[in-house]
Amino acid sequence: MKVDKISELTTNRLSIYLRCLNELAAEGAKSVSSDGLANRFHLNSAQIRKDLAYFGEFGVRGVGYDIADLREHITKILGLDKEHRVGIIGAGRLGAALADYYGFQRTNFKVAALFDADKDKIGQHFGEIEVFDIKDFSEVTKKANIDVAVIAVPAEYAQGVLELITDAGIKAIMNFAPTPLRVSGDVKLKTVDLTISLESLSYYLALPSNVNGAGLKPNSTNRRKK
Amino acid sequence: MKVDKISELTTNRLSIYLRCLNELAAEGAKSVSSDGLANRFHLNSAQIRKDLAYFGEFGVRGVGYDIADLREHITKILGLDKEHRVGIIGAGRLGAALADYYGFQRTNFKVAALFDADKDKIGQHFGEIEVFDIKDFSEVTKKANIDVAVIAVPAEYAQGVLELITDAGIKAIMNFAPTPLRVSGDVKLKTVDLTISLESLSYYLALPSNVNGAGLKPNSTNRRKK
DNA sequence: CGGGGAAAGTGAAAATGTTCACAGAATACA
DNA sequence: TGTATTCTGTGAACATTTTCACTTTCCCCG
Repeated sequence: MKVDKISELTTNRLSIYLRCLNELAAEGAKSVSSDGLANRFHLNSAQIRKDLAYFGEFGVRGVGYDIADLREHITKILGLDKEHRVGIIGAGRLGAALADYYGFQRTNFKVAALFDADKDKIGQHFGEIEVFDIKDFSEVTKKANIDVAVIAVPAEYAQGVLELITDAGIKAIMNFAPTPLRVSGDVKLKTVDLTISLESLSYYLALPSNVNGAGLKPNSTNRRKK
Repeated sequence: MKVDKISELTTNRLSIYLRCLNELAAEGAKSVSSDGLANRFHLNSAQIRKDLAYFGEFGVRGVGYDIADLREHITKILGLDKEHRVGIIGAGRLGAALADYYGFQRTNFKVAALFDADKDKIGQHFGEIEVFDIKDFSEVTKKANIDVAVIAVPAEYAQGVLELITDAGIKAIMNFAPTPLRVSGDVKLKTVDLTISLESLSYYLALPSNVNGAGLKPNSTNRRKK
């Protein structure tokens, strides 16, 4: 009901709810209760209701949510009813994999162009998608109506590329370079940092020996710095 | 100091601190204070101190942290001093890009094998890395000492692949399929869901029109379900 | 060798996020 | 039409995370 400042945790969950609803719809279900959703997909029913209630009263008491109806609402809330056009900077393996990534289409994102500085790559095509000179970024962006940029370059170039992107007026950026970038004000930056995820796994694997002792005394170790 | 149950948010930040320290070390700095780190990398100094304090007293009051020393501690805490061996399931574009991903090496992860069900792909090589038949997963895993699995298959196969992985005794899994998977007990699963990130960007781009009204009245819309 | 200053470590407070539990709206059915 | 039932929407309780602000420790320098 209050659309003051919605937490990103909430909007992330909306994505999940949408997927769940798609699955139910595919099975032919017409309506579902928050409890039904929660049990089926291991979610919390109170949280579902609360998340949805931020945006309106989509349910019917005593009955639940109409699936088609709710799908439509969430789609609209997430802005998935309008196509977004994506430019990927970096035509290496990652950029190529992303250009090919089915998740983009599925979510109404259309990869419109790749960009690179490497003369050998410029002009090449990945499927339908052409690789342009990064120097022409601003120009191509305008022509192709690109509104989302993806950074898929090595970490050391990321900050420079970021500035190029914001200078071109792009407001939504996804970053795959494992480096924290700073953006100003009204630009939304999402960093997907595989390194952090990997190191989180590593921490978990290392746990038994870390928990207490075994080569890592918490106290009375290094007093003076060398 | 208390290593009872460390939040994943904390360990994720350790990864970040480590990168920051690497950068400082590369510049030749010898020591740094929590304030220094915080200002340089836009972090919060109290949080840095608290995060580190969970694991020991690594700093010196009045002085700060010795960079080499702290790097070593965090490396050990995250288990990055020991090599991990990775098996990637799915030798499509994503799998290939990951096999090639520099971040793995950088973090002391070694991609040891790819797996696929496609006869055409089995036996192929990506650089050094061979593609094995998914049927031989358990066997190859043991021989190659693989302790981390990466799921890079389409969503509909993910759950099946997951079971294969856990049956083989792997305890740390990274999932790129855009579907929520359930694991039992002592297995650590990290899902990297690009779709959610994309939709979060989309939400941001849609915001101005969502915030109030403009085609989305929060109230008094659909009472009866159709 | 003792006082001043700087920065770590840490309880307590504030902010944020999740879960509970219940009032009330809507349906279904006698 | 009345009553039982169901399930939403939502304050309040609870839990977690972040930030503040203070105490303690240690170094530096005279």
